[in-house]
Amino acid sequence: MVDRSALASVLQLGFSRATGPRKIVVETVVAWEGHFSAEELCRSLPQVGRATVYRTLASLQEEGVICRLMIDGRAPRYLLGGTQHHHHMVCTQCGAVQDIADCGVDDFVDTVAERFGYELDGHRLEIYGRCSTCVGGEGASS
Amino acid sequence: MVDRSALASVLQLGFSRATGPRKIVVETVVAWEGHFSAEELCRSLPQVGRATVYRTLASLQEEGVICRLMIDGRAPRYLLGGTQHHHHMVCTQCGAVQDIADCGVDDFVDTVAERFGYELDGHRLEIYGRCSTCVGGEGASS
DNA sequence: CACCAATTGAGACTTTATCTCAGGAGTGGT
DNA sequence: ACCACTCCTGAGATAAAGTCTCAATTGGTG
Ligand SMILES: [Zn+2]
Ligand SMILES: [Zn+2]
Ligand SMILES: [Zn+2]
Ligand SMILES: [Zn+2]
Repeated sequence: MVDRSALASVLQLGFSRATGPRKIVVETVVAWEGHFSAEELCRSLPQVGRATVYRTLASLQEEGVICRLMIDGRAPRYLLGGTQHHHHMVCTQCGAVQDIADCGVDDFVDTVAERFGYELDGHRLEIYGRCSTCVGGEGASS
Repeated sequence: MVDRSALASVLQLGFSRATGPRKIVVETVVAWEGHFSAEELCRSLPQVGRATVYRTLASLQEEGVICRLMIDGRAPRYLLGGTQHHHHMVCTQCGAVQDIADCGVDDFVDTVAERFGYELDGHRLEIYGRCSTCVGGEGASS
């Protein structure tokens, strides 16, 4: 669940002014269902320049309002709710994405970092599969 | 450790002919130390066309000879040894990459897939940190 | 309201990757 | 060794994704 009332406090996002174009971008992002690419956002906001869209997305990501999802060789996709550490379960067929709230792998990650003598920065885990809808739909047909 | 004698059997890579350009690409990839991007490979093989380099990389990846490493928003990097499932520990400072042979997270992954009712396809885990060399070097200086 | 620095955005440019198709080269048969 | 047949190659066009520039605009402040 995303706290839309946090929007106001987030509008300035490392800038010093709450401007019109940025409001439009932030409001669109907050209202967006599911994930989107930067270019998709640009296309749906022709009244806002591409540079501003990209700048705002970068800020939103730094502020933890959105998180970036890298799937295969495709363009990054963005998703509301990057505030706390989490992972994603992605449907390879329909593209649905579930947030996995509990990390579940931090012990293993710590162990590995220690084994290699690394000073840990972070980690990224993505799980791929087919969601129940996609599996069900296929099973029913043919 | 990569079995270079497997090279011969790999040269055809889903094609029906073992051609000169492909030999050059495969041999260069096998001899490469560390990871590389497609463009780096192109640059170091001006005698081979870009299309062929990309085609061969795609085949090598499908065959599991190399694995693709996505770091942040940068271009994919390739690395020998994708035959069996594994993960990577990446140094965010110098770019060094360690293979993590043991998966270590498959139980968690299974649990999550079951929880969401997904039919599992696979998963990707990358761990970021600074390697002992980078940490040591920094600690010693300034 | 005026001022001024912060911000915007059109468009050029860069990087990375895919596509096209005429010409070139590997293979198997003879 | 040669031919023929087909697959493969590569120069260059095109596409996709994102960054950069800088003149014009605008929000915030007093
Ligand atoms: Zn699905
Ligand atoms: Zn985690
Ligand atoms: Zn390092
Ligand atoms: Zn694994």
